[in-house]
Amino acid sequence: MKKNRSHCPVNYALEVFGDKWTLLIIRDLALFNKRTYGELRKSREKIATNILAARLRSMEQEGIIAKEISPEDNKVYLYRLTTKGLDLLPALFEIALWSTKYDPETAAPPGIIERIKEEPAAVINEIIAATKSTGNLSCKGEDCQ
Amino acid sequence: MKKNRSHCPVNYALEVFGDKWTLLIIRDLALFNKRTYGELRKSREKIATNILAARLRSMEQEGIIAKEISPEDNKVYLYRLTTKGLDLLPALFEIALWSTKYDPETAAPPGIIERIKEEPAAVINEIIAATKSTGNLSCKGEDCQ
DNA sequence: AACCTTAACTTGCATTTTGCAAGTAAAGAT
DNA sequence: ATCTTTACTTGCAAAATGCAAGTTAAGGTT
Repeated sequence: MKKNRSHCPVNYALEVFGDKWTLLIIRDLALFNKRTYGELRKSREKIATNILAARLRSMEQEGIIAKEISPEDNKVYLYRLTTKGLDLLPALFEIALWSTKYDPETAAPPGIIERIKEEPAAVINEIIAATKSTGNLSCKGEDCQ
Repeated sequence: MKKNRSHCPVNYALEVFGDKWTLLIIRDLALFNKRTYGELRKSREKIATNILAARLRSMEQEGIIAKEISPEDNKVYLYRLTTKGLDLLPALFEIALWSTKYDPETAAPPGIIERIKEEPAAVINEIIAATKSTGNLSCKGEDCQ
C-alpha cells in the first residue's frame, strides 16, 4: 500500500495493521499467548516464514509489539504487545463479534466470545496481566493453536 | 489473499474487509454520506477506478452493501450499507478512536471523534437514518470530502 | 436524427505485496 | 567437532494494487 495516503484515522489504522496478517499475529499474541517466532509460525492460517518476519519487523517499528531476548534461552526472542498494541483489543473484539454474528461457519469458541461480549474489560485485563508476565507463560506444545 | 484460511472470526473479517480499501469505502458511505460511484471515486486517498469497481463488487457479494438504480436518474447507481455493513460501525469506531489516540498528525475532525467516544449509539442511529432515506441526501458538490 | 455530456465502469500493463520452497547464521546440547 | 533448535533470509512465482486510457449506455442538446 502506498503510505501516507491521508491522516484520516481509518486510513492511519490501515497503514499500521491493514494487511493480511498483522491482526492475526495480534490475535495470537493476545488470545493464544504466543510469544516466540516459532509459536507464531504455527498459526492455523499457516503464515509464510518470510511474511511473518516482515510483519514482526513492521509491527515493532510501529510500536505495537516489542521484542526481547528470552531470559531462559539466549537464542529465543519473545514478542509481546505494547500498550499501543494492547489498545487495539477493543477494535479486535468488535471485529470478532461481528464475524461470529455473520459467519455461518464460525469456529469461534463460544466461551471467549461470550466473555468478550459481556465483560470485555475483564478479558483485556487478563491479557494485559499475561502480557506483562515474563516469558515462562508462553504457550508450549502441539495443541498450541 | 488466499480465501478460507480458517473460520476464526478475526480471519473471516479479514477475508471480507481486510484489504486496503474496503474500510475506507465504508467510512465514505457511513460518515461522508457518499452514495454514487462518482462520489466514492473522489475519496481523499484517491482510489483507482478499477479498484473501486472491484471492491464494490466484492462488498456487494459479501452482503455489506447494496446497489440500486437512482430513482432520479437511470444512469446513476446508489450504493448503501446493508445491516451487515452497518454492523461494522462499532469496529470502525474503535479503529478510529485508536488512530486518533496514536497518530500524532491525526486529521480527525474533533467533533465527530468526541461524539463517537461519548455516544456511539446515537451516531450509529443517525447513520442508519441517513442510509435508509432515499438518494436525495447524497452528498453533492466539490467540498464533498 | 446526429452529437455531446455524464456516469459507471473495463482494459492493458507496471509496481508492490504475498506465497512457497529452500537455504543460512548463531546459540546451545551431545 | 558435530547436531539440533531457533530465528530468520533469499529467490522466484502468483496475486493484489496502481495508473492511464478506453468503452458503454443513458439522457440532454441542436
